[in-house]
Amino acid sequence: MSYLLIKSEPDTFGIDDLRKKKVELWDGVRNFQARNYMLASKVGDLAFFYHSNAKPPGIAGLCKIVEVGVVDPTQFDKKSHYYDPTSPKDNPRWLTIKVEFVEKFENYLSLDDLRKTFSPDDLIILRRGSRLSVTPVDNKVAKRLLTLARKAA
DNA sequence: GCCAACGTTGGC
DNA sequence: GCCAACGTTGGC
Repeated sequence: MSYLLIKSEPDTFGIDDLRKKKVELWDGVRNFQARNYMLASKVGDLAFFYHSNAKPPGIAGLCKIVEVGVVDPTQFDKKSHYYDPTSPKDNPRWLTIKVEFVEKFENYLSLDDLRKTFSPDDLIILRRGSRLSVTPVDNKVAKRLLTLARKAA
């Protein structure tokens, strides 16, 4: 069992949207490193759902990876913002995951909170200039995050 | 294979 | 809306 952290803008798709839809194809990731982290995950792994460009930004909940290596259909959709004309149809470049809602955290873990508790070594998103939309989270760090998120306020 | 220009991300 | 940081592109 391992953990990821995936970012999304709540204005576009937030934890409440995921709760409503239950399962979502994580499309639109157009960064090789982020893609590789997704492909390295396994069905049953968990992912922290991070709200970027939010007020304040932070971790809002948890979801579970229910499928790995799904072809992202938006790469072939000319009308999509994520259309990639250079991706070969017979060997799609952008493979992604499907995630399922698990929980919305009792305590929203704001970026400020995260900085107080964790170091940039613990969490990639705390590193200077880090923009990766999918990052791995160390198991021990993940456990601490879950404790913080579920502890009564 | 270098690197300048450009586009994007995302916190503030 | 600004801008630092970073990835990608394309000329050479």
